[in-house]
Amino acid sequence: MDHEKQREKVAEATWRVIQKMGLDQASVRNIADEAGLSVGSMRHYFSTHSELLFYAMKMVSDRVGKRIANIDFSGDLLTDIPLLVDEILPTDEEKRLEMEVWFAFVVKSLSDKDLARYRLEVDDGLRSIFIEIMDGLAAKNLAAPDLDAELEIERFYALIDGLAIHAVLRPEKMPADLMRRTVYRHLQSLCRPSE
Amino acid sequence: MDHEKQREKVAEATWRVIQKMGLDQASVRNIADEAGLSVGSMRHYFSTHSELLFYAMKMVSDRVGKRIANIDFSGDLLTDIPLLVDEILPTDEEKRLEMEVWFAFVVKSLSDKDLARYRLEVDDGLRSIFIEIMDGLAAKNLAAPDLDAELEIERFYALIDGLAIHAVLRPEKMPADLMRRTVYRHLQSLCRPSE
DNA sequence: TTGTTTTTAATACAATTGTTCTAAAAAAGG
DNA sequence: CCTTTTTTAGAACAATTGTATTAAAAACAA
Repeated sequence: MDHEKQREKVAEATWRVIQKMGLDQASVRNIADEAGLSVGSMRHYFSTHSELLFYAMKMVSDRVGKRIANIDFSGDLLTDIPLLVDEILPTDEEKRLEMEVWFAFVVKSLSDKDLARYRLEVDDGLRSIFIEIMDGLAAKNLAAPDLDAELEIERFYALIDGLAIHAVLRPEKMPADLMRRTVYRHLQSLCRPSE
Repeated sequence: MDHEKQREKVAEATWRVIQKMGLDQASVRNIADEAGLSVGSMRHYFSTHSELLFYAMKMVSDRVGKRIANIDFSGDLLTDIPLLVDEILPTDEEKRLEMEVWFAFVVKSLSDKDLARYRLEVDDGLRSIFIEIMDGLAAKNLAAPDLDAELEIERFYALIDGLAIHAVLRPEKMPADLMRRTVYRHLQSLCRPSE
């Protein structure tokens, strides 16, 4: 029996409980029910409740990281950036579940030191992506002149997080297509007029 | 004894508990302790726990709404929009507490029907502000030509929510000054070149 | 088969939850 | 000063929480 696979199944059950009932209802009993296990049995895979929650949180960013690592980049920034952003934004049901769970953990991280430390790590990693994007645009002479790079990094990053939140909170107002068009429009506002 | 004032004091204690310990630790006992009351005594102002939480959530948006209503607008859009946005964004400690509490309730609203209904109301009200902003820019002929109005509404709204979240999650990376400059830069990206 | 380990199940325990109830203290009105 | 109402305090309730314990069941090795 694959120990690690079982841990992932339990963590996925945790995600579903969080989506259906909220993080505060993600008790060991509710998760065990959702996973089809007994409480004592689940204990063999996670020895404490917080260890399970931490694992479930990390699995979110792991999944996103793996998707990004699997992108087949073209080399052209203006096509690659949308590819990249598309794997971060909740552009389908699976990613929306992830994002919803992530937000729950983010809020919990505001009063949980361990979760906060990990959230900072992920945030730094994400921010470095936007730093590289702006660096890339400048290096290839695509960026509009007189851009304040540090400001544009935060503006782009904030826009993406805002779109992600709105897609979770008002999915009917923020379909995948609108997210993509908004990203495209924003890119355009960062780049010098072409030709 | 002012009944309503006492309710606000209890709700403010609720905010502090949420900030210090998280929404899931905002139990009647913890809130009563923070407010300096007994459990039975608090019961005279809020008959149920959820009524108290709902009140504490509504108080956040009420405070924001009151601040906006008190703005002394100049009539010039390009000075008024920053004034307006400044009352929404967490540009000082007081507003950061509000925003932190608000996010906690927003996440809870994902698994609580009553909170979800109210959150939708607030969201619609907020979105209508950005609709008016874009309408105003177009009416005064300030907006750049060829703007997709509906897209720009969502882009601006998403940017503001993204800035707000970042100010809560990484206050040292998103000081008030950077938020204001980012808003200014975004406005510039919406407007036609001046003169 | 027999023996060993892994996995599952179920119960028990103390702590915390929202809520209810009872009564004392304080305030107000006559 | 007495009566009535409002406010406060604290104990008690059943339900739920994370965790520990115990033992049965299953899987596996020899």
